[in-house]
Amino acid sequence: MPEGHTVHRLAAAFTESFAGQAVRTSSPQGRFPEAAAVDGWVMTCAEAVGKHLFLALAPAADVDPGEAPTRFVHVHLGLYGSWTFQALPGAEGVVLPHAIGAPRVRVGETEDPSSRAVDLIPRPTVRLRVQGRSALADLTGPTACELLDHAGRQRILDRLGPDPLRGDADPERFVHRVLRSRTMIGTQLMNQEVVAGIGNIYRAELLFRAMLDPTVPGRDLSAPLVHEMWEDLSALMAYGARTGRIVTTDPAHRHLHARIIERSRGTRQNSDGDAGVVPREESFYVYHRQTLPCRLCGTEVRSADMAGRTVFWCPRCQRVRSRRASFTREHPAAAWIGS
DNA sequence: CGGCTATGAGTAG
DNA sequence: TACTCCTAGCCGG
Repeated sequence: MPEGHTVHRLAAAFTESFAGQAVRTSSPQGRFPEAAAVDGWVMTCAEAVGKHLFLALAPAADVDPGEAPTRFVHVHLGLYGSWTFQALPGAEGVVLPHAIGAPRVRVGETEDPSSRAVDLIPRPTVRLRVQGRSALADLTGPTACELLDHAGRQRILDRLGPDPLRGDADPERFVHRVLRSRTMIGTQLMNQEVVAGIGNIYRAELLFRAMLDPTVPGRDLSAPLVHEMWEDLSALMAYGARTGRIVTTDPAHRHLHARIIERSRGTRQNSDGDAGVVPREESFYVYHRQTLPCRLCGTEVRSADMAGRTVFWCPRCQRVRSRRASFTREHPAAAWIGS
């Protein structure tokens, strides 16, 4: 259940663990038979674009490159997909063990060395296993796992808006796209053609920080405001990519109304469990906080279905006419998001 | 055990 | 808008 920051972390993990190596690829589950076609190829690159992951594979050195050009394993985790990394036996000191994606027991938490060998037998649901010199990665539950050539990869990129986590992103594409449509801003932010990488959490939180009613038509917004939203989102997602956790609350707001015990179901994040992390119940303004008081005004946070997904918002802070345009200027993410 | 839920997205109508 | 697909944890009976 990743948003874009998670996929960028995945690309980094693949680069760290497999780049430059010949890898074994297989489909224990059998539903990705194309894995056999690139088995033993060299992973030359791992790249994230929005929520899409591309693993570039080049033929082994003893194969004529002319007849076997680079292929891309394209993975989209969807709602349930997950990658689980493991260090191979004998590869002590390899730093990578974690699961990224849907909630999973973190590999490496099992102390018993004998149980590790058991892990080497893939679970029957593993769609794709990638194995390198010192690590392996198992993929389960993806919404997409396919082998593409350059053209196939390009077709996917052509349908994606700018990705705030990529240096080559053009914010103006986002701004103009939002402004030219009557579609509600809450719907537009979930459209990957408008901006690539936002999911349901960043949508809800970005709208709160912009003090925007989710139902406002995009074309009713001002260009400077939409530009501000891009800058805000870029900082928030950079924090997410660095830490593995989505945190959108200004430190000054984290404890407001916090005496209310938040027993809403856990939103499992993908951090490495570092000390000093912002607790989940302080991380969001509105996501999964329906029926709880707004951190700023105390009004009950609401939730509703919007184009098939649940949107969360504060009906007072995010009223159309009471927008405080200066919120992200008064509480810039850059102030508490280091580097 | 069954039912529900979840940070997603494509397709049909 | 409604249905479809994918997986696993959790909760109630």
